[in-house]
Amino acid sequence: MDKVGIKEIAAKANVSIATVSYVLNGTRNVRPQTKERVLKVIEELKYKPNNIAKSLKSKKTNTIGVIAEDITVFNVPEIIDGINEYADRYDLHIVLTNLRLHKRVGHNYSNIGAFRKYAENAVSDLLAKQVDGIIYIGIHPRDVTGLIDPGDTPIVYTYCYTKNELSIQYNDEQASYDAIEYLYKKGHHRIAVITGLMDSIPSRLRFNGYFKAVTDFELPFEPQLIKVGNWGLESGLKLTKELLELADPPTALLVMNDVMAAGSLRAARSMGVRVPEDLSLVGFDNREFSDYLNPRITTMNLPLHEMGYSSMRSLLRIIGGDEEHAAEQVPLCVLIERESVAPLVD
Amino acid sequence: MDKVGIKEIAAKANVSIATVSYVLNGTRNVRPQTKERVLKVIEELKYKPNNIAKSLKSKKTNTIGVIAEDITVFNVPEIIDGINEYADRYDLHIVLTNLRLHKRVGHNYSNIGAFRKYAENAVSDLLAKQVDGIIYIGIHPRDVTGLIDPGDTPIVYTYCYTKNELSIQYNDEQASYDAIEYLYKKGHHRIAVITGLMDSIPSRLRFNGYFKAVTDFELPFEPQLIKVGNWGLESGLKLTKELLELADPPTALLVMNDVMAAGSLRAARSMGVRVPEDLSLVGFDNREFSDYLNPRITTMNLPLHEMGYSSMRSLLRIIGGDEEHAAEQVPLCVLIERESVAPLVD
DNA sequence: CTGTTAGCGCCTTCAT
DNA sequence: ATGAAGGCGCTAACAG
Repeated sequence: MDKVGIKEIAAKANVSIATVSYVLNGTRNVRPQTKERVLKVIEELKYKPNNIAKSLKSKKTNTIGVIAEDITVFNVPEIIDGINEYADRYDLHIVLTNLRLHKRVGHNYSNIGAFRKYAENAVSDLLAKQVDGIIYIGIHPRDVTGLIDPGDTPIVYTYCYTKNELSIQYNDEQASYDAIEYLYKKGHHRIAVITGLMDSIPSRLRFNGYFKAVTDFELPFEPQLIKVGNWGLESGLKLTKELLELADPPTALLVMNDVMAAGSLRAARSMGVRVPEDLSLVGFDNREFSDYLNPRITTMNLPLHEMGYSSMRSLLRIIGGDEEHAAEQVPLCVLIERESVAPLVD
Repeated sequence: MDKVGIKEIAAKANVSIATVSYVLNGTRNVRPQTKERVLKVIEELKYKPNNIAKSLKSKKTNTIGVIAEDITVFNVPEIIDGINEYADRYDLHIVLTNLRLHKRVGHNYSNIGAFRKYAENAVSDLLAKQVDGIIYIGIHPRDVTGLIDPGDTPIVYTYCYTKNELSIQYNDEQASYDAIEYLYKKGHHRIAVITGLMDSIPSRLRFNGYFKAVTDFELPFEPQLIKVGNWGLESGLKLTKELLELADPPTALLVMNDVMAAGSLRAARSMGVRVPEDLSLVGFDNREFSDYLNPRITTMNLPLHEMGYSSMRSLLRIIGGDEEHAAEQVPLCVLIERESVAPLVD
């Protein structure tokens, strides 16, 4: 089966290749008769267009390059899904590059130098493929300024920060503020918090929100109720135990990710502390499994899908020359109420 | 900044465009002197190659189209990661299409007609982009024969079955056989099983494995120890309760996915049955959260990464004309031992 | 309404 | 060791 191009169909339909092109793209009026004839031949010869050739001419590929730091990290697939929804709607295609950071550099991804080569290669490949724009998806909200140079190609970052280009992020500070407010309205005053590593932006932002809420609601500020974790389950377990062993333990606990929250649950159980009866617990991330734990935990949802979708919208605006309106309002987190919080009665 | 192509660099370096092409591709000997001169100009002008043009000529894009039924379903990202590892190694690119099945047709994905249009569009787009081959990643191991027609383009399916083309799958039957054998060797004889929906291929295969093991190890076959679930947590919970309410409850339980196993844990706890002391539990899938549950559950790992990697290897073999060796040995599942199984002592 | 034609950026055969 | 030149499949002026 030889390749059939518009030339072949032109010959068989007794028209010029131009006409074929025009009926294919509806880019000029063609006599219905001719048009039909051409269409019939296209059908018969099972013509398949070649977008490569088309792109070469038109200088537009209608494809967006997506660089994901690691597609196996929980936040990434949903962000890509949001990108896809936009892409589907506007008939764009996605070229995906997976940096595979986790498997390649482990948890050392804060050290930008360690994977700059990978990132630079990804960008070169994408540029060579003439993508119309690039979206960079981080696996941890940190500053990634200077990692790559996309040249003239528009780029939008998400789930990470950058000083020079647009980055789409959710509002961490607001989110933890909301969580504390929620707990406060349930009657809790002595609210403990387990943060992530404090060299991370979201940890600081979330702590800011916590502190702001504590101030606004005039809650007691007790440093021993503040624990710094490392995002891992074991640290959630250990720190929750410490909290529970306090002479005057907190009645509620905000844990800055669901994995540590799973550790909190384990700690509580091992000490005979019931959740939520004796301790209210709020997690962060709304990981799928937070609904599988026992009790099902109340947690802060991340607007991942929306971040992907917004990134695309912003990128397309930039590509369209509308830089002004590219910056979207930041996607918001909303609390998912489940079973791990009870009102404080006493 | 105008586009600089090999023409521009040829001019500035006082050579022909042919020479530039040759130094770029190392496809012919060039005098070191000339070569260096050209390279210098390339550097100066920040030349960026255009793979679109290259592909048009060479008829090879070095890119593989990946169609994922839904990237947000747990098995997909890891499979893609495997694909990426291979792609990185052999300098291939990936264009990703996400059918978004879950969000678009819900759990109705067994009804192939419901999303044929999406799938066909995906294939057309990929073919238009001149991909060298296609990998189709299912979200549930079922037969998708006839869903799409990739024409002459090589295709490999994974995490689903097809009658006409190659599909890479793990060995379900072996996996559940192994799980039962493991339990048997721990001293268990009365082993219950909660299957998934029985209209699904893996459920049947896994049941076969169970039954084969029961036969091989001469275990009692008691129909009341067999429960048919629907993959959801609630069904695991309900059926485990039924099992535990039996006059003579099983001492061990194989649950065919981790989500239902989370339900089993909940059921056990609500009835005061301890896992693993009173009931040993083995899950399936090795979902990340299976390590977060309490107790951490022993579960059967799926070789997802390997499936992705193998799919690529097979596809590339087919592309290379080596159809014979395309079919890989099937990837194996291995049991991850954690805390939910105890030896039976009595 | 339709045809002719000049490229898009690069590879590659054929000369030199 | 290097150049000249003809496409790859398609689009879009420019002419009828």
